[in-house]
Amino acid sequence: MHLPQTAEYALRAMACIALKKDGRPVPSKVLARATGIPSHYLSKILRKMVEADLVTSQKGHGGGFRLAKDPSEIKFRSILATVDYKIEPNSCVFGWDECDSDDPCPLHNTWSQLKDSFQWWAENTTLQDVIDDPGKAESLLNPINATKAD
Amino acid sequence: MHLPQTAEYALRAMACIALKKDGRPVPSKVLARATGIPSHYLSKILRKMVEADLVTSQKGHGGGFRLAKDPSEIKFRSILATVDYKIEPNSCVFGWDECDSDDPCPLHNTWSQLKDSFQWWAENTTLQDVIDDPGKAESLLNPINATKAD
DNA sequence: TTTTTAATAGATATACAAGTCTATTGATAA
DNA sequence: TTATCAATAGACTTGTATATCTATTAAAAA
Repeated sequence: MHLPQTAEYALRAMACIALKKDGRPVPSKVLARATGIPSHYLSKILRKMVEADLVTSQKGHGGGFRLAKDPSEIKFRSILATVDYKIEPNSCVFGWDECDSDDPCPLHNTWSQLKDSFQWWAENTTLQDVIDDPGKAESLLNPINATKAD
Repeated sequence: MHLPQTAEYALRAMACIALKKDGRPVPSKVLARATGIPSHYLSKILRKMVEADLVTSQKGHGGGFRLAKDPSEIKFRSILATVDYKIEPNSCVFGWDECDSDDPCPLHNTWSQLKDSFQWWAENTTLQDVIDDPGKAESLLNPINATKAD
């Protein structure tokens, strides 16, 4: 199971921003170091997040990115959709235009099992879940980087 | 939810071969038409399936491809792995080398939910499931193509 | 005002997946 | 034995995702 690189990056970046405890914005350079995402590439991803109203940005000294709304309102589905990882409920692995339980392709049932669980996950997982179970996140935006950002 | 094109093709092709009722092999051209896969590209995918011992091939007039073993023994995981869509159980969306419940990345738990369900699906779904629930498959290897192949 | 920090914009490059083309080999049927 | 069918092999092209680079704009601090 692996997402396209860009989609994976998007989740990493958003998770990191969500985990920033003080109210201060996270500069993209700090984020790049914490997530291992190439810095310029990350900037482009973040730009999309801004346009999708998932984060806000602030230019200049002390600037950076922060969440645009409550973490519980930012679904993984929205994050993925922003980097064009769309999950069309009616898409068919077989490439059929019309494929549903009335008119199923040979893979319809087997595929639906997976598709449905993905849909559920993307729809019901939010950045709040990341905050509730942050793992070893304390080391992410660590003192070294934090000092430079502060 | 979408697989890489090649992985999707692999599932389509294998499903079609599994659904061939008479014992005769399916020529790749017929398969290409039935699945919408570019014919030469399909050949490459099938070659990999042969090397992975999932299908056998027969050259010449009346030749083609057929399953190398019982459909119940061909897991989706094997099909996907053959076209390099690997599903490493220990892979981490965050890119960490070590990431498990003892030492989790910030996305470990949310991601594991999805990863586990994918793993289960790939491991427990076989071509037998496709045969048991073939959808509107009768139209796939239809008379027009079948005549040419026979 | 000047300097520094940091986002934004867009052109360019690289890598890899996807797709095409031509030729060859092997098997069957006539 | 000849003609035809079909897999195999591999070079080549195309397209797209990923990554890099340079320059510009905006804001804060000194």
